[in-house]
Amino acid sequence: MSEPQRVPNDDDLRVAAYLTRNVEDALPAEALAAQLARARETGEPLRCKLGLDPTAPDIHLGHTVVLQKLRELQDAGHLVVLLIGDMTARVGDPSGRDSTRPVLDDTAIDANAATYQEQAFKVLDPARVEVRRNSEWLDMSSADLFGLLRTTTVAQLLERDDFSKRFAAGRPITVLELLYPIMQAYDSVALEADIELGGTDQKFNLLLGRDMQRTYGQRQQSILTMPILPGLDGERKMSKSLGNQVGVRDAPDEMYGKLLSIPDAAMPQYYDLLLGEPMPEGVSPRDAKHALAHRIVERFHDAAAAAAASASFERVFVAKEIPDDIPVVEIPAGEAHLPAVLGAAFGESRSSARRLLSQGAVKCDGDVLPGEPLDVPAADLDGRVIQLGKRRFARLRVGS
RNA sequence: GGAGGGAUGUCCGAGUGGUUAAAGGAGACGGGCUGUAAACCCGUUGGCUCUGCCUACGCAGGUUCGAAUCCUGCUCCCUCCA
Repeated sequence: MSEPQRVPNDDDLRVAAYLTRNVEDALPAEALAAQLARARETGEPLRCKLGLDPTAPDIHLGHTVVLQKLRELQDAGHLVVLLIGDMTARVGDPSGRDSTRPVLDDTAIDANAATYQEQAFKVLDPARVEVRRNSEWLDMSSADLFGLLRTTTVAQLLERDDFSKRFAAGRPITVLELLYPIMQAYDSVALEADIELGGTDQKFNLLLGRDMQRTYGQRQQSILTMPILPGLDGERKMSKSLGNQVGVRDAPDEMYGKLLSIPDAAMPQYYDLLLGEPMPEGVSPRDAKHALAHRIVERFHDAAAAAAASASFERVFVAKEIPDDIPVVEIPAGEAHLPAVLGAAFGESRSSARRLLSQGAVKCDGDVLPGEPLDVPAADLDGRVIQLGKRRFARLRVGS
């Protein structure tokens, strides 16, 4: 609050400039340099907060944009406070168009929280992380809750863009949704955060954290918002529910293949946000994309996996050969019903398997299977590789 | 509490008694082209024991030879009034 404003030296300014590259907003202006100065003078690392709702088991590349920035803060000597929003996940965030988001039970939340942590550590330095859960303080008494809710007005909340739009359009906004920013803001109070990070879509919530800290008589955090990484479609934000994500736990081949399928137009963003450097100029888009895929696989797996994924890609999609690591599916002996086989191997319904067969989408050892007959002796399929479309493979084996 | 409007397939959205598994679009999938890019072209897109059968237009009943379409009740959403 009213503590003396520190004067940044050249070093602070240099670090601040480095840390804010790629950042969409660093607010308030100049705050970061002053905070760095304070940390340098007091020897106390800055507490850098990131909140994650453990609503799905996987972290994807979109999350890593923010994690990467946190890593840079760690490397500058600061502390990451990873907040697992177990309380908020338990209540179920109804925002967005998917109003039927399931409420998770404790077991699922714990499991997700554990995998989040593990996956986040692929980017973060575990030695400089404090992991907390907001059920530690949000599970409060009604009296405390009412006290918290008194700090913020409806008008303040309606300043948030999506709220005001929905309100104006007469679309529903639940009270719970209105409470979310308040709870998130209070997390900053509980954690005594110095900096909070998030995507640009989090700007309002992050700023509310500042207001809340002031209300509670605390030093105010600064905020850093990171651009949103587009998903594989190149259009919408990367998110699990849109199915356009690359998970950090995706297998190397899958990760490599997915990355090559992004539209060219999205490449500069992928370079900037994931690799932290501009897309090379004068390189063919094709080569630039392979380089991108290679480096990202290398980062989340290792060099050998990246080389293997690259080689495998060449083999399968350029030379049209068969990948070496494919699942084996057992089929019963006797007559094999092809739609059933495809169902077992690829999870297609039998009806859609029939359609795919009639469209010539299914190959057996490289030869297109005709739409007829649907039943063949299982022995004829034993040990063969069945392929659906361009990228789904399975080796068949007759069970005993 | 009152008045009015609405609920259709993954999503958006037509359809107001009879080939309607339900127009159109998006998305997705498959094929072609290609760099698993974009653009473009073609096809598919509820399920199944598949020339047929079953299930489907918020839920439950009813009218009718026949309903997503008409009636009754219920649930949920929206708007305005109190």
